[in-house]
Amino acid sequence: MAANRRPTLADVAREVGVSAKTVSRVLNEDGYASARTREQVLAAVAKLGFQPNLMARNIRVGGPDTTIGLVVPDLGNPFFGAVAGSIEDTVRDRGLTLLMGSSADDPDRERALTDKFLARRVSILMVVPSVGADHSHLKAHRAAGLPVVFIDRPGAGLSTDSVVSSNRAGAHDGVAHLIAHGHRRIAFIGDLPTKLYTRRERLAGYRSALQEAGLPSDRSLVTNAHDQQGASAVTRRLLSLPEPPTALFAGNNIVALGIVTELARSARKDIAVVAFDDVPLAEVLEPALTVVAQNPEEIGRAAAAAALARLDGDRSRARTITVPTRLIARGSGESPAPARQEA
Amino acid sequence: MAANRRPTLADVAREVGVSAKTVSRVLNEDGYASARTREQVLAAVAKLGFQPNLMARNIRVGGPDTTIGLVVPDLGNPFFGAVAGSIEDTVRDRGLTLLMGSSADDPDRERALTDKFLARRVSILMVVPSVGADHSHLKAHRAAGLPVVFIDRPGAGLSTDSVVSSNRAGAHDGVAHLIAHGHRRIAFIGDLPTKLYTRRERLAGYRSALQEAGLPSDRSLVTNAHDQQGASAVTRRLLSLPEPPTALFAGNNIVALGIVTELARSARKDIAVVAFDDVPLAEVLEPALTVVAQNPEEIGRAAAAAALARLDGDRSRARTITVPTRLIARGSGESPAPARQEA
DNA sequence: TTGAAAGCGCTAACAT
DNA sequence: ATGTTAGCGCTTTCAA
Repeated sequence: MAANRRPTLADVAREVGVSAKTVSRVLNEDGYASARTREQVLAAVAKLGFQPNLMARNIRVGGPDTTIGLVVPDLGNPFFGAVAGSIEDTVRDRGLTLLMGSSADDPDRERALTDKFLARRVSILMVVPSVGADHSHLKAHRAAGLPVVFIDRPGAGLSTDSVVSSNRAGAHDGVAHLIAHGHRRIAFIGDLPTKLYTRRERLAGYRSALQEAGLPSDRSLVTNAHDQQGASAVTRRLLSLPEPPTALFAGNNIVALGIVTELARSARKDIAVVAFDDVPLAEVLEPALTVVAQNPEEIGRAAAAAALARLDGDRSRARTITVPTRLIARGSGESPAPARQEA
Repeated sequence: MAANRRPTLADVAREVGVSAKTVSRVLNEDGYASARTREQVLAAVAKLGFQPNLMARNIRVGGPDTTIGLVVPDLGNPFFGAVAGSIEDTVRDRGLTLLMGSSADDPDRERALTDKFLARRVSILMVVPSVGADHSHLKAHRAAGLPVVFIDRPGAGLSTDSVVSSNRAGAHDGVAHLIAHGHRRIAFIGDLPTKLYTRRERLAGYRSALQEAGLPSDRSLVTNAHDQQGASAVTRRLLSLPEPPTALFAGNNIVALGIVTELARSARKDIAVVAFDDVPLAEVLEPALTVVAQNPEEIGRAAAAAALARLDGDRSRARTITVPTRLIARGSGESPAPARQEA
């Protein structure tokens, strides 16, 4: 009783007294079958609890499997969860299913996952590339018709479709917002590692906003953190500088949590904050948190749409789709007008 | 150039001038192969970019596929994201990969997903069951050795392992905390639909805490909401009651967001709140939000461990694993001591 | 140490 | 309207 074989097409055929092919025809609604046979087959299928073996089918049909391989840094990060949900929504009626794994931003783990997905002959491969990962090994697959899409960051060594946020423009807008409200010493707390694409782009936006306003760029105000605790520590350090910043720009949602937590702990409501990426309860904070919101749903949708178009024969050259961010001013970027700094 | 066939074992064999079986042996390190052949084979594999077709392999070997099918209500919900991440961590060195899909709490979508997963011959099936879904169709698979685990809620029509939070005890503790701080009119805002297991359990905990304290249970204080906006509206309605509650108990994280948002909007810091499930920034709110924290990592770990044990031959009877919750008192459940209600 | 043949569960291509 | 044969890419079984 333990591990009895699952019934096969042949079992169903034997039960009814027809050939395997007839059962196949009925189940796939391919070709003709008499009403009587159809009924009998369906009855036998139900009786035996038969479920066609999709792997066997795929092998015979020869096409790719009806799965999408998706590699993200962290399954628990709500941003990537939202992206994944949106991809699923977009591909559901094509019958595609998500095969997911997390890389922890480790190139080796990323490679292991993509190799596994390729061995499964996924229909589409989507990757949030890790820093240091090389993707030239995917060239042949792409050439053979496998749609490959990079999400959130461009990949290295392979020219293919990618979908990213408007990191630079978004960060620029956020910092410009702070400048417009009188801030002149604005610190940047970015992602780690510093080579991360998103960090570099957002930092570039920060710098361009300062430059545009004719403000000096103080290297001691450009910092990094890779988790919430780290961001809190950096915040503390920045505020104890001889000439502390009057405003902080958070390079991502995790950093934002660390900043906000630290400011609350030290009761510093006089420090302005703008964060890249929205966080829950932002509007409830005091002051409410101003953010440069990303659009994970649209990122997922765009990535899926691009991949499906490739699957449908789109042979145009690789595109980079930039999904706009949106500045949501809630207060924390305005209050208070900083006192004039003394030199 | 577009869709040229991926190389097969036979292609590699032809390239080297050996039989397919020899190549297979080298790649699977099964049986003997001369150093020379091994080298040649490996070289040809690299040259052709050969990757064994896992589906074909599985079909021949006959065993289940190295995937875990996981059905959750919503890929974007961080709670389920954390559970999924924890499952992945636990099964990674067994070489298992996650096949994921969201049901939107719709029994039909849930069934479609589980059927698909079964057709793929997943090694393990894990489901967060939707209200109204029946799982008796899984009996045969379970009997045939497929580990099935229900997560967050028990399933219907099938006795199998399940992993849930200590919903009843947790809710009891949260409400008792409010009572201990002087509250006597405490409202419950639960999940929807009202048949949802988690809502029923948490409501039972709420009721038992009231009973234990000799407090009357006022039906007008037991309410529901199924999204953040709904929870805000319910909060508004409760506070405009002739005899409004002095404290609110949130039945889940989404409801908590709605309550907190509405209280902030109406500047009602006099209302105490305890929420089931933790939310980011809870400690930064004013007052900081007291919660009954769940442990999604442990839920995922326990679910995966139970399933792996079954895979390894554990034939003991179905267990329900209850993962403890933890009351984290941060302030919102204490302040202020309510004024004595006037009859 | 290697190979040939058979077969996993299914369907394409041709029968009939 | 149904059946037969062959074969997808791989591994098992047996032989050499």
